[in-house]
Amino acid sequence: MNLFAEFHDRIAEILQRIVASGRLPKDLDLSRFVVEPPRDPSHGDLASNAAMVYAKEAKAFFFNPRQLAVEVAVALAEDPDVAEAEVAGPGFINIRVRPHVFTRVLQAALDQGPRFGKPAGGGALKVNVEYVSANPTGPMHVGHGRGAVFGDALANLLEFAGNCVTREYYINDAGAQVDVLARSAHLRYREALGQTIGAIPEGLYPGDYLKSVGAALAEKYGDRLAASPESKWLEDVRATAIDAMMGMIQDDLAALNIAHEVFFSERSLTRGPDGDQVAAAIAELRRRGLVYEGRLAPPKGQAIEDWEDREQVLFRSTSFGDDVDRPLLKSDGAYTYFASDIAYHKAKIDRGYAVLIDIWGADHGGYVKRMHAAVDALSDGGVSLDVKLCQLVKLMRRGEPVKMSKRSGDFVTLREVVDEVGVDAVRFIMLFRKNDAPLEFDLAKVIEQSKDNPVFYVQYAHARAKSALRQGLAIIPGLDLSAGALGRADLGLLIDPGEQELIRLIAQFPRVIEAAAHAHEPHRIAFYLHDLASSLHSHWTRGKDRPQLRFLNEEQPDLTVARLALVSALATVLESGLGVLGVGAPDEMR
RNA sequence: GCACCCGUAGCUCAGCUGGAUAGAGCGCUGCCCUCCGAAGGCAGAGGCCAGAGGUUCGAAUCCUCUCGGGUGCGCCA
Repeated sequence: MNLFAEFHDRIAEILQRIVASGRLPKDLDLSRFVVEPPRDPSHGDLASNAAMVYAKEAKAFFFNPRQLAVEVAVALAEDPDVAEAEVAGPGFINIRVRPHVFTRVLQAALDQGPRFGKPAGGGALKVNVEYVSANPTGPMHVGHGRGAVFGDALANLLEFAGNCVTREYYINDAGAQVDVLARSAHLRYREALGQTIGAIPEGLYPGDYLKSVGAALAEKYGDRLAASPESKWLEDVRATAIDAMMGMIQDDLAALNIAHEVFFSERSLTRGPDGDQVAAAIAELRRRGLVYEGRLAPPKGQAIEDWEDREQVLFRSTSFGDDVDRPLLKSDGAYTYFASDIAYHKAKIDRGYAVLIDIWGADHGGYVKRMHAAVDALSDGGVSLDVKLCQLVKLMRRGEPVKMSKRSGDFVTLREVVDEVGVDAVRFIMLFRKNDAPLEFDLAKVIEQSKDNPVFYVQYAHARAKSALRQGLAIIPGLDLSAGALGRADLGLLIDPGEQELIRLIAQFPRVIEAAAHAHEPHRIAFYLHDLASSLHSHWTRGKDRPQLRFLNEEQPDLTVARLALVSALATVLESGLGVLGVGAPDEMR
């Protein structure tokens, strides 16, 4: 149950009655106001800006927003859940609820367990989240890892929020880069056959990871491909190399607990069973009058050596907010990458998704507008596209930057980082930051077991909660910790301010989920969990000085059971939240 | 030259689709355990929310401009 959503509905009803009485305009958009926890607890449990939001519409009937607020507050006061509703400042409606309301929240958390926080009704959308999509030409680096973790957590979040989510990876297996990969692999193949290859030529991939591909090729083909011209072996070598790279990438993703449901091959767009889908996509745009032959002005302020002013096939993306129209064919007649991407997004649209989410590196920011244009054009605006850009990751060790020279081929791979600090640390730290803010990742700090390390801090809160439950079982004979039993506890005994604060935070969980899912911002979950952990640690420590506040009290079994009900709900929320982030919730730290 | 992202405490960053007195961690100052709830907690100092206009009941948040940083800028992916 979402307390804030419930009160939003109730206030909307009250406003509706005022509309019915003719003192507010009929077409009032009742989604515009919010019900939120006030920053200052002295303002009550919930606060709404409803009266101020509709101030303009109410002008003809009410002297000022406060007057409208008073009318709403008076109506709210009739609600059996409301202890007090008052108007403050320019027209805030501050609500204090009766104690049984928070008891109900706690009971809901206990009853619903892992389902607590999920939005109640429908609204399920078919969503496609495309993330990672690293070129299959080598191991993933830390930057890829951020996109991978972000996309995966976002997919989890949207799924938790009740949507039908597909996790997808677009394999760039059709461009020039995979041909370079094939040539690099062929070199390693000759090396495996015992030939001297010398230094890896400029422009080929130098990494050692291709040696095993070379060996596999030697195993499979013997020396049959060694002397033949490239045209004879390219296709086979490329296919083998791509398979090997994708295998490696999937292993690395598995180490991060990431598994995509769909791997979509770019190559399949032109060579699949459905014929040339890129041509079909271009034809579709042409049918809508959005493709034409024309000339593009050269970009200003940047001299292009071999600029050739010529007619080309262009997509009229400027009709959808892009800066210039974009070419669909290269000078050699092949499709541009953008053309393929249009076809790919068309394929996603055709599969019936209502929402498409692409996770890209920040260096692809210049590409966003044209992709929006393409999706708008192909779906007549019916499908929404959200492109989330992930900023760079700065790898540090004890405050010193870790050198990541790509030239020598010895750059730090994602896998090395995961192996060094663990999945939980990598995932949490990467999510403990907005996706479009640069991230400093300190290898030393994230394995530190202290409050300075947010991963540990949150996991420790969960472990502490679990520990209290274990202790309860040890101390109190016959204690029943099932959700049913805890739900029957006398939760009205939880009157300490520290306990009240914890319950309030639990009540906010559904709201945080909803807002994070709506904004496509999983980091909000991470920050919420940090807040929740902080409150728990704080309350726990108060029990140090004041034993009567401890969760366990052998003298007062009823109180103990009530407090353990709270602890159990806390553990559930921590576990759910961490689960959305894909981070483990250990029962004990070691 | 243009587009996009960013600019909040000494540092790293939050700030909930415009809300009430701008928050957290680190660092700094001072406190709380001679194992039983310190892998933690409490308190203090620290701010022209880059700057200037505008929109309105109300702006760190929205709009415009300026400054500063990042990323890109036909046929690369």
